[in-house]
Amino acid sequence: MTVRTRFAPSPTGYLHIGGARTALYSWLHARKHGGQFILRIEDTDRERSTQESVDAILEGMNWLGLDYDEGPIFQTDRFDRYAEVIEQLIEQGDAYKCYCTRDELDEMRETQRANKEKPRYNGKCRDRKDIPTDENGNPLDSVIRFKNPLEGDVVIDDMIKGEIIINNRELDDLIIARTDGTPTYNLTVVVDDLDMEISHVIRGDDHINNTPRQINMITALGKDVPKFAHAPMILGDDGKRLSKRHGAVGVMQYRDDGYFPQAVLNYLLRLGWSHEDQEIFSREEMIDLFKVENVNGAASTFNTKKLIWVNEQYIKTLPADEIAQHLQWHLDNQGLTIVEGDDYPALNDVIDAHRDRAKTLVELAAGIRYYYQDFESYDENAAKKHFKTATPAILQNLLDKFRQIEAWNADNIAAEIKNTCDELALGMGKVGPALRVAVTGTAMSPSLEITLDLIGKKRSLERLEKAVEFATAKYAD
RNA sequence: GUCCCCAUCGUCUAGCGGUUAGGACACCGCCCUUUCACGGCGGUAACCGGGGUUCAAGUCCCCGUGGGGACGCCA
Repeated sequence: MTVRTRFAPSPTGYLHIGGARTALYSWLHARKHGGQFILRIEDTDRERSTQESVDAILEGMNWLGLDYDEGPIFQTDRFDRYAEVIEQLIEQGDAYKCYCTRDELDEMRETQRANKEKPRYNGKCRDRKDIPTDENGNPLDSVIRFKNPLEGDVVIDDMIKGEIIINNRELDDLIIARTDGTPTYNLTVVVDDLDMEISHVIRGDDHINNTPRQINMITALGKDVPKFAHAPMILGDDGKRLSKRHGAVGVMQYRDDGYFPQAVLNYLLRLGWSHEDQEIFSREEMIDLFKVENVNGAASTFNTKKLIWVNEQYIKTLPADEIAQHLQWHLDNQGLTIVEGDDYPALNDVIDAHRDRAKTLVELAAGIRYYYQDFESYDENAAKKHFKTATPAILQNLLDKFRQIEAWNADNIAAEIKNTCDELALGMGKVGPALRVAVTGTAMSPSLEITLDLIGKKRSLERLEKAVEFATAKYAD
């Protein structure tokens, strides 16, 4: 059997983290078995579906690298097909017109709730033969309901949750077509999953309750039931379901915050699934090792600190070229233009010098500014702390020695720094910090010889000259 | 309220009848160190409660409790 999975979001918002995880699971399952992954946009609710959301979902999928073999398929393009199936169900006697008004239904539900019952349609029109009309003789508005079996159990053999048994008495006759004739969710999923020959339906467990209804419809249509896998929800830090209020931001926010798509995927994968003690998985390993059956049945809490840690692992180990690719967006975003050339270091070298000091691409981009752009002023706290009365003399001494360096490299720079320390009988602790502030404008950087090497001789000397001036002026009066 | 799902360190998890209950994040020490980091070493920390079943239960069963979900002419 060919494995065919799908991700079927409704375009009523961005692609959020929970959706991204079920998409990932679906995608992995298809890739693992050499099958197809289909993207279907469930936009039958025309009121709430927007093009903007469609774009956001596509952008998110693309950023995460979850490529699909078919789609995006829009349900609104398939209304004829749904009408056909609805007609078939009516003809078979498995669906019927219901003339109950919204008010009647509301009242029914209210009464049931008051009686501590589960609110559900009472089947009033189920066996109705007449066609009620208004005062002008026109038929009343009606919806189409599916005739759900009255007795018996529906058994879901869920790949994640195990066997779930629901009695048909818990179900009611759901609406499959609205007054305006448009089909509803439960009907469209069934038709689409069948038509698209989906073998494995992997989705959030908030759909478990819909599953028995869908199985009943599939059975009524005489088709085979696909395998189901219901993945648990992701909860926010407060233990509540992740919602917009609780930080359920769109996946693109994670790009903006400086995460690698691969890190987000890795984090999402490990949230609710594990393989021995492994934490970091390459794309290939994910595909190779993932098994839906091993997905944890319990909901899990999203933890940003762990995501950051995962991201750090990627920033530490990814090839500089690849980091540079992802970094570019942030450089642009932060208005920093990289000009590699005679007086400027290669971006890859800078990345290698800084990769252990940044948790996110945002930090990385911000931390490398001084290699490519002169600073106007010194970090206030840094200057205050490290520019002392003795500083001008120290910096001048360094400056004199640096000028003599013919081959500007880390070894030679380190040697001259040491010479200055020896000559002035000062420890590195007295010389280093001032030098660092002088050439970077900040109190943090990689080790000095590397930093100076990257900044280059020309600009290192210029900055030192400026710093001598600044520090001298500071203690002039 | 009714139905469904779930339950091991604060968090993510391993465990599938007999373990000193393992790993990771976070946190706390120590070490390394010119800064910021990285790294190394060590530590604190968990089987929701009660009944069973069994020689033996974190592991199986039942009942509670707690959390989540569903109950739309939303998906």
